[in-house]
Formats: sequence, structure tokens, C-alpha cells
Amino acid sequence: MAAWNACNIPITQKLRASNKRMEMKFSATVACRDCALYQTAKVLGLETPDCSSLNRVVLRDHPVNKNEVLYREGDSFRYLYLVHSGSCISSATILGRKSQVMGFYLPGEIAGIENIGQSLCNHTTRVLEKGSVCQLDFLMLEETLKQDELIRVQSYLLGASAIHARQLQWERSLTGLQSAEQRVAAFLLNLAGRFQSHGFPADRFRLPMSREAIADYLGLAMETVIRTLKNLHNRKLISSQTKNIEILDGDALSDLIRS
Amino acid sequence: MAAWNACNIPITQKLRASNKRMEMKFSATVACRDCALYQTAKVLGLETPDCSSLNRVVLRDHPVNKNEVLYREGDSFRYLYLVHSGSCISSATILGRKSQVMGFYLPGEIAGIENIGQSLCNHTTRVLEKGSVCQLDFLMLEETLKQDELIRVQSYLLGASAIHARQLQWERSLTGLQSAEQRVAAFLLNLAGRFQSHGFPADRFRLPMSREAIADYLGLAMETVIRTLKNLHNRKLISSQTKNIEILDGDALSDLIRS
DNA sequence: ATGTAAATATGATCCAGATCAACAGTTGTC
DNA sequence: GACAACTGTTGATCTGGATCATATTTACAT
Repeated sequence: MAAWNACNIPITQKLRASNKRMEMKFSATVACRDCALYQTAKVLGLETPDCSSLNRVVLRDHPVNKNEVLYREGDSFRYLYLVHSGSCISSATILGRKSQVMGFYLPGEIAGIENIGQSLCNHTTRVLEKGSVCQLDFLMLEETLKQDELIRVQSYLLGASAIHARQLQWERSLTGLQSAEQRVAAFLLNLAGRFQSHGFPADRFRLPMSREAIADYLGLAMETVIRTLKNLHNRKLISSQTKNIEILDGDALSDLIRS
Repeated sequence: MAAWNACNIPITQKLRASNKRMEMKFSATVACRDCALYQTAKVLGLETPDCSSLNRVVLRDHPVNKNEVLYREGDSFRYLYLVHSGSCISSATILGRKSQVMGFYLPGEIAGIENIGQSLCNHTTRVLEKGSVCQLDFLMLEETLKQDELIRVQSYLLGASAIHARQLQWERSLTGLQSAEQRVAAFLLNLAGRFQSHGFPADRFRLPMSREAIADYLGLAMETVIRTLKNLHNRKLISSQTKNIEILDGDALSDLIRS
């Protein structure tokens, strides 16, 4: 199963703190063993010695560039994308308005999962930071499968879409948070948890998305996001250097949300 | 299939308009042929001549009283409830905060569907207006089914949870609506659409939930909801008499959301 | 009917956050 | 390496909606 080996490409990045330069490495590549698509493949029973089933339905480690569109609203649904490195943003035009950011896919997460059970894509998903994805041909998968495998696959997908529903429900609960500070804090903690669940440090990560995208996602103005981050930084709850975030006092952040 | 017959219990209700009394009837009972659980039963292949499979897993037309709890957060997931008449409210304690209203179930909709794919209930659902529900034993259903029926059932549930996910996604997009007016307008139009899709008039319905619940649901203060409804009423976009809503200019409401 | 509790409504005040504007810093390109 | 274009940052102003206080209406039980 060589194609599933880890391919850790650390993202090196220079940032200026006060006057002196310092180098920080925020690894943002998921080891294949930890990735959700690997779990998917395992559950689907595709982890056979010869990988023949898998070869037919998976396009592995496909490089993607910034702003590349994985799928567009209205496309017929066919592929799932395991984000191997880099990250994606998904948006939709809901309620007849301008496109709104609906969510982000971090390394280790499956883009396209929100389309399961539907014939058309209802989101547009594009690459935020260049990286690589594994593409799984969902339609061909279903055709390839033997009858007795189908039950297992569908059971699994029920679970997978439940995971997505849980995140959706979390996002839905943002509506109930009235203050900008609470929303930003919840956002950071959610990201931290997702990074952690894919094997990355929870307290130190790079924001893949722009301030504008965060603002749209949280239903705030970009300036408010910036000021809130700065405020949390000044109060030493986080350290925020443009896209680099360090969570200094996670408990305090949690308390913010609760109050 | 006698138990699936319609049982229309019109909710008669007095309301005072200006100085004179007038009687209005807002029927809020779904005809069984139109109800989602009937569709469910049909798709699940339970519509056999003798109904034996169905009898084993469905408790029909069970009366429920106001404030009765159908299921509670943390309960193990077992039943789906088709709301036959009356309505339900579901809430959850997310992000460690006080309970927040997550949604409503109108006649014809399936309470508990958000638990599909999970072992525990993550919402608490209680009856808003007394009525009756059909209770489907989800666990027993799975045990009862023959192997070859299981595929069809799971395919169906994939679709059913996708419907729920679509509503969740709609709710999630409320976060992007900045003004109270837009949120209230979106809420009313969403309700109207759901009533219509279950065979009720879209432009005239009774709000099953309190102003407080609406406010919580939309992330607004109760006073704001009241004032916004009154404002829309004054501008003749709706007619709002406590719980009785009439949509006078749906297009204008849609425009509000878009702007 | 009638009393009581709950739900709904309205008024007054105040502040968080939107908006507008100007500027700095960063990234990518030729 | 210099320019252009995007992204992020800061300041000043103003308003929508939260909050608190209080009144009125409706729902329900007796």
C-alpha cells in the first residue's frame, strides 16, 4: 500500500515578530495512515493486498493549485476529495444572496462529503493553499462493488454524513452566539480540535483562510475579526501573527463561549 | 391501511382583529397519504397487504400533550416520530452553553431524523402544541428486515438524512444574514415552504412556537422579533396577529433577504 | 365567567459592531 | 527588483439591536 505512505511536506514560513525574524514550521500535511480517506478505504473493504479495487476508483496524491476549483455548485456529484495537504474553502449561494462561505476542509478531511445523498453539488469548493488531494470516484465505486459490499459502504456513508452533519450543527449553533468574541473563540477552538483530530498540534496552527473568509463564515465584518483577534492577542489568550495562531489559554477561550 | 387514513382535526381559534371578533381555522393536521412517514413506509417496502412488518415497528397515532418530551439529549437513539398533528421544538446544549433552539418539526415532518447514524440523541425534542405522532421503532425495524430489504432501507435513510442536512444548511446560512428583518423574513418563508410541502396553504398559517423560541432560533432578542414582525405588518408585507401569520407579499419578503 | 400566570407588546437607553476611509504590509509577476 | 494587486490593519462615526423596565393581552384552569 505504498501510495498511502506519509509524504510530509512541511510548510516553512517566515514571519516577523517585533524586530527579529524567526522561522516557524507549521506542518500541514496529514500522514496517510491518519487520513479520513484511508479510513474510508479501510471501512469500504478496499484494503485488499493487490489494491485493484482501490486503483480503479482513486486518483492518488493529485497536486492542486491555489484557487483551483474541485467542484462547482450545480455540477453533478461524482467525486470525493481527501485533502492530503493544503486546504479548501467551500461556499454556496443560499437564500438567493451573494455567495457565502459555508466551511473549510483541512488536511485529513473529505471535501465533497456534503453532497452525499444528492445528485448535484450544492457547494463550490476551491483550493485555499496549494497541496494535494486524493480523488475518489464515488460513482465508479458504487458500480465496482459487489452486492454484499454495498451494505457496508452505505452503512459507512451514513456514518460519514453524520460526521458532516455534526459539524454543520456546530456551525448552525454559531447563530446563537451573540458576541463577535464568542464566535471567533468558538471558531479557533473548532479549528484546533479538527487539527488535533488529524494528528496536528491543537495549540499552534496556521490559518489557511483570509480574514475576509473568516468574517463571512462567522457572519461578522472583516474589521471586527481583525480587532477581536488583536484583542485576544493583547489579553494573552492567543498569539496572533497574521495567519499564525497559537492558543495560549484554551480554557479561557472556552469560558468566553460559555458566558 | 386504515390507520393511515386522514384524521383532520382543525384547530379552531378565536382572534380579535381591531374591535370585532372573527373566527379563523388553521388546519394543522397532515393527511396520512401526504405524510413523510407514510412515504418512509412505502419506500421501506412495508406497505404489504397484511401490514405485519409495519405493525411490529409502528405505534400509530399516539396522542401527545404539550411539553411532553419525545426524546432527550443523551438518550440512546431508537425511535423516529412522524408528527401527525401538533408540532415539536428541538433544542440542544451546544458549545457548553444554555440550551439553544435548534429547530422545529411541523406536521408531516419526522422528528428524530437528526439522530440517524448516531447511537445517542443529541437533541431534546418536546411537544409545542398537543397532537398526535406515529412512532417508528428504528432498532426493531433493522432487526425485522430481511437482508435484501436492508439495502433499500439504508438508501432511503441516506436520502432522508440528506433532506435534514439541507434544512440544517439552510439554518446554518442564517448566520450570514446580518439584519433582524432578513432573518425573520427568511424564517417566515422557510416555514411557509415547509407548510406548503406538506399540503397546507403557504400564505396563511399559525406559528406553533413562542416569540422567545423564534428569537432563540434566529439568534435575536425576543423584543426584536416582536418589533420586526410588527414592522413587516405595518408595511403590509405580512399580517401578524400574535401566532397567526398571513404572508401578503412573499416577493417583497424574498427581496428583503436578497438585498 | 373570572382570576392568574404566561406570553406578548412597547418605551427608553446604550453599546457592540457595521461602515467608511485611509494606510501599511504582503504576494505575486514581468 | 519594482510595480501592481491583493490582504491586512487602524481610526472615526453612527446605527441596529440588546437590555432593562413596565404595561397589556392571551391562555388556561377552576
